[in-house]
Amino acid sequence: MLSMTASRHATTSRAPRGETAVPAAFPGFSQISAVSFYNEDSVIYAQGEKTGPLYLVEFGAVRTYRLTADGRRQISAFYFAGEVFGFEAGDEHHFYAESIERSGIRVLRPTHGDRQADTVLPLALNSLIRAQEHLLVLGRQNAVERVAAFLLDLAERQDSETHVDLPMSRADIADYLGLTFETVSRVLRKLKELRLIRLAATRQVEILNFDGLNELCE
Amino acid sequence: MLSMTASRHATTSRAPRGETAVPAAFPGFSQISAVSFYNEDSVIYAQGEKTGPLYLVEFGAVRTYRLTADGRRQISAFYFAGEVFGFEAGDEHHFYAESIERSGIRVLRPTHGDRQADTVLPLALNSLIRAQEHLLVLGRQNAVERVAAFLLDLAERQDSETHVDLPMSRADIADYLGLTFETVSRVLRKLKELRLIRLAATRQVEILNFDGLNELCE
DNA sequence: CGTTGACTTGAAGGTATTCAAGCTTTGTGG
DNA sequence: CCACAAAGCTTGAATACCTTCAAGTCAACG
Repeated sequence: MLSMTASRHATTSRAPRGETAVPAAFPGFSQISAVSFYNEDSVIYAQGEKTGPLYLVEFGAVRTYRLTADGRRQISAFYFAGEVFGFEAGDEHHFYAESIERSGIRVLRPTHGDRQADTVLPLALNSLIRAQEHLLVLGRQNAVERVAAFLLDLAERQDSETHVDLPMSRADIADYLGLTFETVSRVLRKLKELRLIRLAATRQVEILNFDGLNELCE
Repeated sequence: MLSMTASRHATTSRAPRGETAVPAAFPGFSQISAVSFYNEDSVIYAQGEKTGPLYLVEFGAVRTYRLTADGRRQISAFYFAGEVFGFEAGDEHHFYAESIERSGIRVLRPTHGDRQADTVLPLALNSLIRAQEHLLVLGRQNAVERVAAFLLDLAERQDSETHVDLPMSRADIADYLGLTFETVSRVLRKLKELRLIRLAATRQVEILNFDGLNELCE
């Protein structure tokens, strides 16, 4: 269930010449780089592995997480197309990174003539902001507020006020929000009963009342 | 109670010549700098203020926190002597920073010939690690585990396996751990009854069984 | 078409919160 | 130096919220 034993199904492919340039500039990291494809629930890197490259999501979705000694999982972040992950302090990963669905990940390897700090610093600061925002959610908000905040966060990142795509399972959402998957399910039902959302499909949320949802987050 | 209205009681003093060198190197930030003194519960910076300098705790203790719209507070971190805070993404602070007790804070202003990223990046990555560790605590640990982890964290930072000094109130601890101050109080009593700690004074914890406390964190 | 995994739903139970009262410590003024 | 006030802390009882356990439904896939 925790995908700890997920085998690596990545197939690396060097992209054809014309498509290799990375959209944005990442000084200190290779601009021309391989894209790896990962199936659902594949390990991208594991806790304890050496750090080094950055990872740019071309398409798909990624979760990063830690485990407690007795196996409880805390997902620290989700990453979607266009977002970068993989920077950490020290030379070993403290987290696991896994694909949630079939994904394409561009591996940005550090180059020698380094300006890496210029690339990593804004990413790190942004992640820090997000992590601290998340601390507020986990520390001070109830289940309904957490789920509402999560949906709004996804809506914003998916650039839509009306429709949210959930590539991850209820269990993933639960492990991100510090809840159980049953509670996530119940809260979604409640939001549905409140006419704030509609579940077009299990993993397709339609936002019926954006402001109402927003008010729930306090 | 939230010290929102705490007035600024800082008295700035330029340190005498021989003592001005900052212990460690902070490239891109002024090495010779003023130390400000803050009384208990004084605002160092507020949410919305412009960012810029870094702050090095010379002595005392600092909390940084955010508030929800309805006034719930989440303390994101405590900072003690030798630790640096104040770096954030963007040009405005997302957090409040306040002294917990009478404190001396060295203000490190950015210099022009900048190598600031070299200084800020390791600090940011370290903070990110700490924040993500904290996410695991808030998301997946119960009250006893949270308090135990907190005591061990402080013990490590205070370089003692037997004695922990708590400069902050029970309410501060609660707002850091996502609990109520009553629960913090009850958990400390429980740890006392388990003979894992002793309360020499309200804010002086003696660790009687370090390993036992460690096991509680899972 | 049957099986598997993901999801939903219900009922019981547990943990932390809320509300309330009392205690301790600290600081201040008489 | 003592008395009092105020704030911080402790403790108890009732309650709320989320979890756990269990059963059942739905959807995807071979």
